[in-house]
Amino acid sequence: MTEDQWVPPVVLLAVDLVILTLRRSRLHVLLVERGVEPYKGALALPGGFLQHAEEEIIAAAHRELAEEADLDVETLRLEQLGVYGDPGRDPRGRVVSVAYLAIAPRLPEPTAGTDAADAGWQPVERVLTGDLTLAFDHRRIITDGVERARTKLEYSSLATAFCGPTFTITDLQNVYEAVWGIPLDPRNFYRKVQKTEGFIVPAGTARRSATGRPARLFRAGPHTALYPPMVRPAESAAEKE
Amino acid sequence: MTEDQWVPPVVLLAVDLVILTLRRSRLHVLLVERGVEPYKGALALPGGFLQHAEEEIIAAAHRELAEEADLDVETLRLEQLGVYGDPGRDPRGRVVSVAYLAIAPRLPEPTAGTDAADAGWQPVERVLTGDLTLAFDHRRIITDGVERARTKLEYSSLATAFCGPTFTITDLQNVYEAVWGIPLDPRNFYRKVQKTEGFIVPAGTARRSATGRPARLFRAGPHTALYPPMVRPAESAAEKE
DNA sequence: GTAATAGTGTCTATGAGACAATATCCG
DNA sequence: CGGATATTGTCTCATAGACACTATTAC
Repeated sequence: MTEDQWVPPVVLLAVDLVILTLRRSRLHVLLVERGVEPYKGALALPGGFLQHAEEEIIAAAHRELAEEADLDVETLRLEQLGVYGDPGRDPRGRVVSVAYLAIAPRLPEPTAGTDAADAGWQPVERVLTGDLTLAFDHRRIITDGVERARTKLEYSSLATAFCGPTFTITDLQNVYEAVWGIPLDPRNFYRKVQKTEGFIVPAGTARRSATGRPARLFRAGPHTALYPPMVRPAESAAEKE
Repeated sequence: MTEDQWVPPVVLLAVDLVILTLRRSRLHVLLVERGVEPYKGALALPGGFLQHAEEEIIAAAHRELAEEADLDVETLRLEQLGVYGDPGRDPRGRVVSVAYLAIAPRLPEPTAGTDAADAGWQPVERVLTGDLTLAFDHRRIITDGVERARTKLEYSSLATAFCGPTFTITDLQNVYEAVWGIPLDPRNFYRKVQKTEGFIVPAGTARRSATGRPARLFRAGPHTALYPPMVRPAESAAEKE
């Protein structure tokens, strides 16, 4: 792949984590306050450099997840989102970052990590509207991550990852409504979800509720790919390539 | 993101190209014969290292496309497929490769490039079955690329990229049949494609044909996202997460 | 009982899929 | 005309979406 004398340039490899969760029926993303330059004090995605030359990229992602966000590595599935490597995206030099997407159920506030002065969940809406300013190109990474989550809700069982081990159908509907940003009909949603092969399976019988009829509980089913898929109304799927 | 004394490891950044096309109604991928070690003489995806520290990754992909495959940069849209960076995937050291996917219409045999002893289109089937042995982890990259193409056919207008500037509906059907690997009903396909908003638009009237009624010609329509999507029968979409 | 949420039944419009029938070219 | 491919029509079944209705809890 190369000539005789020429040697290829080297780059620094980093990982960034887009961790989404639902809080008060709204989509939130985990951000940390940077404790070091560059962008010291600014909000950023959890992440960091590869630790040593033999570390697997996905392992680095899991490590940062534990270090910076104190989240349980076991319960979060990480999915590769993409590579962000424009020259100039990081003033320290040529840094190429591999972004991962993870979905978390409702969790306690994560504790601040080693080199993060603060950490917390922020509403995704504030990021997308530009209300919050983020370090590096992290706003774009989050935009891509949210878009990925939106489409994955359609044909995969991702939505159950937002919920705890057991959940009601209404819980699941709240996930779809929050991520897609549109209301859904509870009656049709109820039947659609139950008819989708392997999506959810009954777990236990009834459940406490302050008011109204107690709902049945379900667990995530065996299938990760949904067939038929959940379909998002046309208007809500308005985007380009 | 780092301690005081510690410095992060560096990696070599490469790009690899999965270029798919249709030849004789079968899906083919562009491979080159490696002219240098490692894996000298083996088949591999076109690709190579970043040329200099300021080169954009996508620019490197376009450059390799021109250098190694002599394909027109303008007509091929490249889509990021993923990152492949396992330690040990390349004996030269820690090489992280960004894979891109491109779809090409029927094209003349590409010429051999600078450091490729030979280049040519190979049936994807031979790669997937393991009939052909490839360098590095390129078999996996191709597997991922083909799977991406299969799903993108459903909800994007990608299929038109396999065709020339104008095409018949039968041409388009051949694309779907080759990539999905299943036969489709011509009558239903015809109406489905025409009913899908912005997918194809009429271009010119009739066309030469050795036999049978001449078909109408079409061009790619304005939409890149298809709504409603083309749906792949359940059996052909059998995969896991 | 009322309020509130969970779950069921039913109707209608639309679309997928099967497949017969017709159209338009070549020779 | 016959052969071949393109295009249209029609029928049937499944499903999305709208929405009335019933069920089960707390008070």
